[in-house]
Amino acid sequence: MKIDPTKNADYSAQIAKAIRDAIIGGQLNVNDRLPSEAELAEQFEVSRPTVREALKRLAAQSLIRTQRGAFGGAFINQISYEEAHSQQITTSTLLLSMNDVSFDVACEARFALERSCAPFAAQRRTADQLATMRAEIHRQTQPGLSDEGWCASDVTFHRALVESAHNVILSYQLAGAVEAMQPLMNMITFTARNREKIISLHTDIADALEQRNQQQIEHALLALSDYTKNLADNVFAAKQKNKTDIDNQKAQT
Amino acid sequence: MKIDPTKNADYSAQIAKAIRDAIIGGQLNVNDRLPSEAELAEQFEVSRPTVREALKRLAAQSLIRTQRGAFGGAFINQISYEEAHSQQITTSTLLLSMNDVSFDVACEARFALERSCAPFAAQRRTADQLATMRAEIHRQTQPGLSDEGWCASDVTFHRALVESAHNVILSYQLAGAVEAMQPLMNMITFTARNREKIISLHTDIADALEQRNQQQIEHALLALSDYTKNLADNVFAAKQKNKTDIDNQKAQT
DNA sequence: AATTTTCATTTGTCAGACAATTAAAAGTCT
DNA sequence: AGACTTTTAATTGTCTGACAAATGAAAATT
Repeated sequence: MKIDPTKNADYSAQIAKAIRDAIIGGQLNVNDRLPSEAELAEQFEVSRPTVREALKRLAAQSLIRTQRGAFGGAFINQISYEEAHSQQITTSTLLLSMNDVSFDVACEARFALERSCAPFAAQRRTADQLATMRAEIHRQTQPGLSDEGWCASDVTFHRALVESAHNVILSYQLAGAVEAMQPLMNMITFTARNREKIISLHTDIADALEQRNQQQIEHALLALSDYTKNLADNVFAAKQKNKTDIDNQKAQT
Repeated sequence: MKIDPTKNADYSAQIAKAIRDAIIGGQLNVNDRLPSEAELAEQFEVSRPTVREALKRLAAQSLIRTQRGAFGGAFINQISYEEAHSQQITTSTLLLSMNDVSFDVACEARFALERSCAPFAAQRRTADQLATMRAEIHRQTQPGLSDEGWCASDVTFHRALVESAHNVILSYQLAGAVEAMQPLMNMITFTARNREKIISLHTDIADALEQRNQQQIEHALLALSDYTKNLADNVFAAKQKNKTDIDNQKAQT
């Protein structure tokens, strides 16, 4: 592993890339120990702070973990689903918030992805997951439930549906998509009437899952997608109108 | 923003988290400039190298970019689809390679996700994307095509299918899943007979897309998924048998 | 044999310094 | 006055050298 002093990138970025490539390429295996910072500094012919900055870059991506003390050092991390997951959610959330993706597009994607696990969920669902979904539906009917509580319950409900497909990769991908959508969903306030309709759709999904009826699951998810889109359109239209009114008032004064 | 000296985490990790939370929470907006490293060091009551390590962590996640010179500094980055994408692929690829996910599970997930864009692809596909897919099919029929060339063409083909759904979020999620699977797919050598069958299935997909027939697209994708799984099972079974034979030989000597 | 102490190694943090870069401000020339 | 050049101040990138804190191994002690 060498770095190119002519490249205009930072040394620390180059070093991080070199080590990252070695990990991805398989030259370094899980739980292998990297040379100490002092040794790396010598190898790459840079100072220790520069090496440290490179290592922090890798640590930020959970590629390595570090341990102090004798026989400590930097070790190649085995990326767990949880870590991969939280990273994906961070990225996706920022992507959505920073690129003004329309709610419709995000919503369409989210429910399309969720529908993709319908056939496996219908086949493989367990009583456990069904019970979780029923419990969340019940929670959603409580009149005192706050908006945050409602949204959290919604996430749990959909997560249980996804989990019932019993495919870790699908779970990882979908949970990321569902959670990345949350900030957008939280912008919607759900009236009692809205909640009633959504609960009815959730019940449809649970019923269909209980009967292992794939098509009915997909159908209910599609209905939920359409209803959510509609709801959001109204919310955003109202906000837009409100904003325009204020602007007009300002213009008059 | 403050850090807690009693926490056992590194200062640099805590500082990175504080800034990251401020970005995600919306206190810091795209293209805002962070205080200079010296100012941050003063604010957080740590030294500049420590601040720098925190900033490198954020840079590794593309949350900030830095610029040298007067009026330079660290700026909040607008995460692009491309960046988010490459990060996701890195994470997913490592996740797959480090957690010995079974090929079946990964394959099932990959094609399930791809099926989820079938309804939109059928509705919205353009002549452009169809032409790309036909062109790739044609390339796949060339007898001199290498295994790498075959796999690359396969990626382009499926990417065109995904793009034809015209939903940026779906594209982002699916392209990540498809590309993360590539290293696993590359472990399979495709015989002439395999290729012939796959080309026929690709043609089915393209035909169905041309006729905007959603169900036929899904059906062909399902067939492709099953065929790929089957192929992989045989390949891995052969490898396993080979390994066992060698082990037996060793045991005899 | 079990426990405690010492010790070498390694990461985490700091202070201070200088180089490289860069855009604004000041100066200079036509 | 306007175009061009030079200066300057701010800021990141890197280096040196140092010390603190943690930690497991080895040595010493009971």
